Amino acid sequence: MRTKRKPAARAEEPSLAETARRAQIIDCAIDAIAELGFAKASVDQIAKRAGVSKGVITYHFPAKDELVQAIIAKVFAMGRAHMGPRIMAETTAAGRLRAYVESDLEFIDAQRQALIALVEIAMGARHADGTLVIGPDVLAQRVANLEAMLRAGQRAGEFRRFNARVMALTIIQAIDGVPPLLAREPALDVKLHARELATIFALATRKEPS
Amino acid sequence: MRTKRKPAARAEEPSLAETARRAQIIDCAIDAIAELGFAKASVDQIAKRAGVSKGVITYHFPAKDELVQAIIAKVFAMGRAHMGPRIMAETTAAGRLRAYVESDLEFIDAQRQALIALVEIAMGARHADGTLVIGPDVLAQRVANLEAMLRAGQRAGEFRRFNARVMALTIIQAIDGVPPLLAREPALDVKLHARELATIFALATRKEPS
Amino acid sequence: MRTKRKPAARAEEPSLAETARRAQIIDCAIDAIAELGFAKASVDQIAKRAGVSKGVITYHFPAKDELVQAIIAKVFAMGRAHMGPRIMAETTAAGRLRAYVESDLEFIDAQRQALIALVEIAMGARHADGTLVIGPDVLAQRVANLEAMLRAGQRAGEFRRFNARVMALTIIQAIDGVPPLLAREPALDVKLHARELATIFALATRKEPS
Amino acid sequence: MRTKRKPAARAEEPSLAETARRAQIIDCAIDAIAELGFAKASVDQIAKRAGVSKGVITYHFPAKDELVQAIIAKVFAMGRAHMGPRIMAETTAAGRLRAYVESDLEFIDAQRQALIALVEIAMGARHADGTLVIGPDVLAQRVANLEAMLRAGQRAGEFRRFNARVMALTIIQAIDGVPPLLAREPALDVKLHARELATIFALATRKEPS
DNA sequence: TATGAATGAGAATTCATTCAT
DNA sequence: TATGAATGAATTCTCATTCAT
Repeated sequence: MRTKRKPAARAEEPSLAETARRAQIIDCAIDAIAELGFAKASVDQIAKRAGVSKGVITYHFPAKDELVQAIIAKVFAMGRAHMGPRIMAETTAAGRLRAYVESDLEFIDAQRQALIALVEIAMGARHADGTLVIGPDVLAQRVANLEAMLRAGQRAGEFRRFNARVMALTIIQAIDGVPPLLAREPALDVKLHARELATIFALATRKEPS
Repeated sequence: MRTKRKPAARAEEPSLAETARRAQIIDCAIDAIAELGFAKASVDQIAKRAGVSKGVITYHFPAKDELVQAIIAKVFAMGRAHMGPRIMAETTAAGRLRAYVESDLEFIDAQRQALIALVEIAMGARHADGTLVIGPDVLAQRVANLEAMLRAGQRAGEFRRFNARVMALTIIQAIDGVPPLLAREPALDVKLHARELATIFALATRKEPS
Repeated sequence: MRTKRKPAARAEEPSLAETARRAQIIDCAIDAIAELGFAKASVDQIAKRAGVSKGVITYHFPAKDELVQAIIAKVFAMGRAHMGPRIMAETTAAGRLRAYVESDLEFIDAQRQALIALVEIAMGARHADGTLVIGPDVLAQRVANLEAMLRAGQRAGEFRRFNARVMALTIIQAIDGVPPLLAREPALDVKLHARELATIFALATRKEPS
Repeated sequence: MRTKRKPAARAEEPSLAETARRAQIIDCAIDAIAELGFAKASVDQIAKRAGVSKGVITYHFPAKDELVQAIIAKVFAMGRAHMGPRIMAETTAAGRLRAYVESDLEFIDAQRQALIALVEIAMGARHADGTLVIGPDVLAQRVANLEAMLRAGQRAGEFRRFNARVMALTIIQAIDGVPPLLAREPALDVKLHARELATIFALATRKEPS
């Protein structure tokens, strides 16, 4: 589904320069999408920001779709890299939930542009056939992961009984609402937001104090 | 030498047929935007769905912007009409918060297409000058309203101390996350979702039980 | 080539109301063309200025071309009515030439809008087949008339020997340049302009003083 | 993190091919406007004449306005290049006036299409905001230049007393009337016309012979 | 690899004209 | 006659993609 490279293609490993170029283009595309919105982030605009000709973009990413996929992959990878260790370091379910919320918001705060771009892509990008580029499966996977974490907390007796799916969805939606918020209000105190969010969901999940 | 006005013409009130046509176009536009996404919902597409020629759209809405504004106005008006009485009927802060969440989700459930379209517009639609059609002010206003409600509950001693702005934002983001969710998963049990959400925020706002 | 009236058409004489309506529409069209330029003077605009619906225009002038023709006819008729007696009243060739220039500019001054509109039409209006609505023949006829007057002056021994056609063209072009000038500079002193022009062409045509 | 510029790139000087293409498009646009009139000279038409696709035009001239401006700039530059030396070579005011008229008409004769197009643009082209592309200032500047020349002749005692502004306007209008005339009557003897015109204005400006 | 020119599809908008009421 | 809704062609502009150098 991806496409083939142009050159004679001895082996498939991309050269170092190739990799660097792609990374540069991805970063510029992120900036462009975050600042202009997905619809206005044309290949021209991205090329202009990268200081290269438009052809360079299409050389490295034969279709715009592929560039978009690369952005998605990069941001998700960064997110996992940031959040994973933070969550794994916790020993209680409540601790992991708090780590989940706080590390995700930290990541969003640190990578504002990238996350704003991601949300733009999630809402605006469609394949040629009209299907969403970031489809239901992506959200479903994230929800499933968090849901499993919540259920573990319930099984462990730390959390009260609640619909784990709805809770997971709610938490993720609350988090996903932050990047657009940040786009509109750059001065937002994300740390405070994270603390309050963590508290909200701590209260919402904990066993009733007797 | 110039002219005379039409006979009674008080204030250019639109004719019945005009109003009906506009309503029809608005509804078709909502469907088109909800199903195709804002970027793909061209005037052609909307016209096709309405079973009229493209010119009809531009006759009634000289610029696409105006059509979009009409959609926004209609959905917000419907929302207010649905939620207002439900909230006002409650006497406690906790009751009003629950009514807010539940009536909003009921409304979203009843008007899925419209709300999905609204979210598409919120994310994708820009004026000619690049500014968002649904700007920061719109969200800010909704947040301020809910924030005031929460603060009243705090002053009344019903709610614990929390950052009312963050709580309001979180509630609204959690709610606003539902339409896209619904778009991807039409079978979602919104009633259940609403109940769980209401409980989550009831727990998150209530005074600590001693 | 013109078209047929809609109604049963007993006799061809238009009703009084019909005539008045047409006159009103013509006047409004003149204003619209003069102020907006020919290209921007759509039937909608003209109707708006006339305070009637667009349909009225197309009812009275089935094709826009016909409305334009009516404007042309009206302005030329007014021009002839204004200039003719003034010129005829003169007994010398020099007097007639001066009367020609001065009465034409007076007419232009008095009917600024109409003449500006006429120039717009002359430059911008084309038939469906691309041919000019005010074709070469119109200018040719005006030139021929003035040329005859000049030749008469030469035959009478009042004027020097010169190429009558070029002189006529030059005079007419100098006059025709005034309406656009007036459009751009409404405060222009047309009386002064007329006097100076008359003098210029008096000097240019008179027999060499010995 | 952002970028680096291309190697030597001093000031984005356009490539040779770019310049050639632009020139070709400008020439085709001139032909199209001259033959079809400004209103009918769509980008499609221009592209068709250039034997390229419509996109080529918008690639080199992102907005039609820019193409029009390029045409204007080119024609005025050519005009100045042709007339300037001819006028400067003369030592008397009368000589300069004659050179002005004759060299301008020679230029018009040599560049018929371009001048016809220019007149079309002057009459029909408007910016998006409705203002004329060739505004009052352009004419005013040309008039002011010629007026200065005439006043110099008066101060030098070569010319009689006359309103220099009206004389300048008249001369320019007489000249500007030639391109449309030429469009309608290609066989016009411009040389003769120029000689006669020069004589007319020589007689009109000279001191009264005693 | 890189460049920038070229292409053609698709978008919004304007507008003359037609037509039912 | 008058109205205003409807139509569809035409126009400008944007943009992803292709291609020759």
